[in-house]
Amino acid sequence: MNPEVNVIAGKERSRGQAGAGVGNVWLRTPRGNKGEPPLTRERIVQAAVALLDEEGMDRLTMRHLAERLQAGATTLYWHVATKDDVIDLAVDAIFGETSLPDQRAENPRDDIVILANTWRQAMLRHPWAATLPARQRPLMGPNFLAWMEFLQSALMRAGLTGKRLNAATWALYNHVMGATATQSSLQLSAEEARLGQEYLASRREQYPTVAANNYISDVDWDTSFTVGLELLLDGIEAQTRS
Amino acid sequence: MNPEVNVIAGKERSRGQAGAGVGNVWLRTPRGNKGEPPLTRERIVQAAVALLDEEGMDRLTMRHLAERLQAGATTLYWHVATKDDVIDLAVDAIFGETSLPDQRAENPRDDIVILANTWRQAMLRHPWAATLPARQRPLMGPNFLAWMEFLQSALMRAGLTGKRLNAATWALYNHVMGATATQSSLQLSAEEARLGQEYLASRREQYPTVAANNYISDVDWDTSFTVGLELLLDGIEAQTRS
DNA sequence: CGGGTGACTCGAACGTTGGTCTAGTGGAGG
DNA sequence: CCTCCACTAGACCAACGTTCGAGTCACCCG
Repeated sequence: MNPEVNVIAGKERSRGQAGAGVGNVWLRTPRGNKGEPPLTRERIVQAAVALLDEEGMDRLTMRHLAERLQAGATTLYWHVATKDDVIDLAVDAIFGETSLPDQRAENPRDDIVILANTWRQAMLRHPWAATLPARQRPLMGPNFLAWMEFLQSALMRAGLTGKRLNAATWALYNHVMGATATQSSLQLSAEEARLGQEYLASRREQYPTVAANNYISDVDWDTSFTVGLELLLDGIEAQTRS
Repeated sequence: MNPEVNVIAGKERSRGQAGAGVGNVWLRTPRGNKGEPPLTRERIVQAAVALLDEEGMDRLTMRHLAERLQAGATTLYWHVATKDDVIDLAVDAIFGETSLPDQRAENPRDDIVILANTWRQAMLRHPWAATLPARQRPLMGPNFLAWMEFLQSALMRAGLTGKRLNAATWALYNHVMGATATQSSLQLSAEEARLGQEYLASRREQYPTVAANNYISDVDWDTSFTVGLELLLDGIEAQTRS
C-alpha cells in the first residue's frame, strides 16, 4: 500500500516506517498504528499462508517469502527462529480462520459433523496443509488444540473414553486429512484423466473391475467424504451402545 | 561383491563387466547371466526401496542411489527417464512384495480385512510410501492396480456399485494411508513425548479433554486401525442392506 | 542536548546440494 | 571396421536455510 511514497522517497524501501527521512510530515508514515505495519510474526505467517496457497509447499522459501513482504530475506530470522517455525505457524493459522460454534449442539454427533466439514473446507482451501501428515511435527498449535478439544469433548459426551476415544479421534482425523489430501492431489486435468482412463481401458482384461469403475476420474469427493464420515459415526454410536 | 577384482584391475570401477581388460578368464566376470548383474531397472528400483527405507525421502538422490549401486550417477538416466520415475517404480514395487491370496474368501469382508492389514503392514515397513498422498501422481502401477482390483471386486461382491463403490474404495484407501502416515510420522521419542505431555498439561485449563486423554503419546495404533476399519466395514454392510 | 541502548533490518557469504544435459568412452557383436 | 549398447565424468546452474557483522532509527536517561 502507498507505493507512491517510495517513489518519492527515492531508493527508500517501502516499509512501515520508511520515509522518515523525508521532511514532509504528510508523506511520512506515523509511527503508532497507522499505515503499513512493520514486519511482525503475524504478517509473516499471513504472507506464508498466501504464498503456500498460491504456489504450494515447494515454493515456500525464506527469500521468496521475504520478497513478498518487501523485506530482506534475513530479516525474517529476527521474528522467527527457523523455516519450520513458519510452517508450523502457518498450519495453525488456518485452524484459526474459522471459529468453532460457541454453543454445543444437543446431540454431540451434530457437533462432530460440523467440525469435520469445517475442517475439510479449511483443508481444501489450503491444500498444502493436508500434506502435513508427511511432516514429522505433531500438531500442537493453540488453534489446532482448540479444534481437538472440541472434537474430543464431543466424543466424550457421546460416551467414549480411553482407548476407544483415542481410536475414534484418530479415525476421524485420518478421514478428514486423508480425504482432503487425496482429493487435492488427484485433481487431474481433463487430459490427464483421459490418458489415465485410456490406460486403464487398455488393461481391461487384467483389471476388469477397476477399469469398469474408473476409480481415478469421476470421483464425487463430496459424497465420498460424507458417506465415509457417516460410516464412522454410525459405528461409533453402535459401539457406545454395546 | 568380489571387490578383489577391482584391486587387481587397478583403477577400474567395480561393476559387473568390469575387469574385462584383464587377461585371465577366471578373474573376468562372464557376460551372460553370472556374477553381479549389470545395472537394470529392477536393480535400481530395488536399491531405491532400500535407500528409502534406511534414509527416507529426503535422502533419495540420484547420486546417492547411484553410489549405492556402485555406478555413475548419470548412468541411471539410461534406464530411467527421471527421478520421479524411480519413485513411482519404488512405490509400486512395495505392492509387489506381498502377493494377495489366490482364492477369494467366502465372505468378501474377510478379503477386505486381509487386504487392509497386508497393505498396512507394507506401509509400515516402508513409511515413506505413506507420505505419497502428498505427491501429485496417481497410483497406476501394475502391482497397485492388482490390489485395487482385489479390493474393488471384493466390494462389488459385497453388493456395492457406482458411487457407493467409489466412496467405499476411497474411504478404505484413506483409512489405510492416513492411519499409517499418522503412525509413522508421530513416532515420538520418549523425550519428545514427555515434553509434549508437559506442554499439554500446562494448558490443562484451556484444553481439559485433550490434556486428560493424552492424544499424542499413549496411542495404540494397532487397535485404532482395527477399530476404524471395523467401523467402515460395518457401515458398508449396513448400507448394502438398506 | 547527546550518548547510549535495544529493537529492527539488511547484504554478503557460506556451504551444500539438486536433477539433468552433453559429449564422450570402451567393448562386444555383426 | 562399424554400430550400438551400456555406461561415465564433468559441468551447468540454480537454488536453499542460515550465520555474521554491520548498519539504521526511535527513544530514554542523564
